[in-house]
Amino acid sequence: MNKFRTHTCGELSVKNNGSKVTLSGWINKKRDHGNLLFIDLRDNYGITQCIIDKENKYFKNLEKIHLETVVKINGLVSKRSQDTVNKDIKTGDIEIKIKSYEILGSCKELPMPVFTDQEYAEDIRLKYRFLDLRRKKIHDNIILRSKVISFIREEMIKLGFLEFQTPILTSSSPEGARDFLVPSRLNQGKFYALPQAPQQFKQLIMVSGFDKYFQIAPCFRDEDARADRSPGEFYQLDLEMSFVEQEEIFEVVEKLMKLIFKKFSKKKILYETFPKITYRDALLKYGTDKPDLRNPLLISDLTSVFTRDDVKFEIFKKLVKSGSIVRAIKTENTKDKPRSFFDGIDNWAKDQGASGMAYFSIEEGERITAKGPVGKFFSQDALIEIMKITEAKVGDSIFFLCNKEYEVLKLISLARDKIANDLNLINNENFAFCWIVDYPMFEVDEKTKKISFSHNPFSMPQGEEAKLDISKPLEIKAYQYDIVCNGIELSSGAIRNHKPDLMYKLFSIAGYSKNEVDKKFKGMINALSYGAPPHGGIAPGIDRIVMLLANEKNIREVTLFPMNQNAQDLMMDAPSEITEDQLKELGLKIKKK
RNA sequence: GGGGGUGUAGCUCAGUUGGUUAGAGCGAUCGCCUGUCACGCGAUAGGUCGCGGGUUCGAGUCCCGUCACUCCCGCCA
Repeated sequence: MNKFRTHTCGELSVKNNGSKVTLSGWINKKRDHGNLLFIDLRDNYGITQCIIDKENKYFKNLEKIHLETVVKINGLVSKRSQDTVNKDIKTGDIEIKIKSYEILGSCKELPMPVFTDQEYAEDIRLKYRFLDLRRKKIHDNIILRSKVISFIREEMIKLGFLEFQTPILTSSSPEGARDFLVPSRLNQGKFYALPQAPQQFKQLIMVSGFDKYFQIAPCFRDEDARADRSPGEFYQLDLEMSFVEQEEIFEVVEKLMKLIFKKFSKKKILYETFPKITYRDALLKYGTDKPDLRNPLLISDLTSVFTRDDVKFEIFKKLVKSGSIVRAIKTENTKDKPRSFFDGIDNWAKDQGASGMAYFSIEEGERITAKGPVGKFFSQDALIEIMKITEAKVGDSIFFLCNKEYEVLKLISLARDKIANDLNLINNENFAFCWIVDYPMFEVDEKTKKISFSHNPFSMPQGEEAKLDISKPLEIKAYQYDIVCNGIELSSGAIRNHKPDLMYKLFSIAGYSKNEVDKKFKGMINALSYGAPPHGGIAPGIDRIVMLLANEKNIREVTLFPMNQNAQDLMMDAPSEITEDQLKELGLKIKKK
């Protein structure tokens, strides 16, 4: 028999009435009635009420015991009387009459309460993460994460995938995010990089003939954090398949996502077949390539309207003449919304750094008119044209923005979310997945005006290789795709380019010579030259999947030991300084500021 | 790198127009209480009001700077 416990704190019931038991756990709560003391004992599995009175010689000592002390309690299971049953806990029908106890782990005065729903400052939570993790909500989130990962493993194996580990110490890659670097002792002056993703390795696994690979892969990127983006490290379900076309990857992932989300959430999946939206359409209709499809609002292009002579909105007309565009959001049946609704959105846009958001509502008296500060600038014919483009009816309102395309897209996608939230149009009880497809191979860099890869340079361009028109690079689409759920980008993937000659051609468009490509992607190009199978894959973000399932907005709520926004681990005190000897051994010198 | 928010007791927070000795709940300590489950009651301790400077007869409160945390932009193929 185990010397610490005969049962856990979550399993005793009236069936055990009268039996002698031993429980071990944390003191969750005490209720001291002077001559009678209740102790709620907690472990991973639940809470059991224990009781002792002054007749027992241990009473005085137990009265003094600190919350969160770890104790072993010996006692008798006792059925509670009808009026003292607690329906809120699994073991609420019984309690333990304490015979004796033993302290297994003492506890100092707590820096923060454990048993409370109160929110508290994140730096304290992170510093005392082991206490924070005892709290029910985050404890449950972490358990959920574990179960989701186990489930993914099982399903992937069922689907015939093999799980492999790839190196954590690898080489720095020139494209993409900033690398975390590790100095090499045996090769002084040289550095390893932690993988931003096992991208090249998984392709090499395909070249090695393993056919289907997956891994719950740690990925490291030295970029600034966001609420949904850990600084440093995160996890992907990395997968790759040989001899596949895009559709087969969609099939696998769609099936897997539906299984996961149905198993671990009660929320409804809005589209059983995930809609496929082209990158181009997504930018037009939603202003972003990660649209929240729970949001019914659509964006329209009204640029052409502002070239009409019967539109007198001169500020916008002038901007349009110099290359700006106008995009609009239609809201249905909102003409009678109070002025504060419209002003709220206008002011919000100003807070976002725009010059504001123009709007009017469409009314019909003897003729069609536009009500609102800028309504007078539009003729009836112009309004009818706007109604045609936006599919608006009388009673609807139009919000619009004018700026350079890049700026308009950034703001109007946010405005779409903002307006939908204000109108309470987003049902949080739904999951809306979609695929974004047909990403362009290249884009023009905003700053340098040079042509560069828009996503993954290893993606396969669409169409036949022979017909590829490299004189119009911006028109080349790639077999590149993203999966998005509720406006959150879960992953991106691609059919890879496994042909070295084609790769040289594409890299030359982005300004890389054959020599440079050979140098930077030596291992990859070399491998692809020895019989590479056509292959492709994707890598859904595990952390974000769990966030959606746990209904959390912050990735730290589903991460065991996260770092803070400045990429510091307050509990382990990382990063930390190292000794002179360590530096010397690595051939490094710290430059003092 | 830039912008917003926050910073008062161990924790969560209040603090009026700048005005006496900076308060409450939880936690801690001490006492009372035999059916609670956020037990109840009484008392005590606990404060560099993030830090530095300024304005003022007087600053938690106003101004300037700075630091920390957080959210966002940039960044994240």
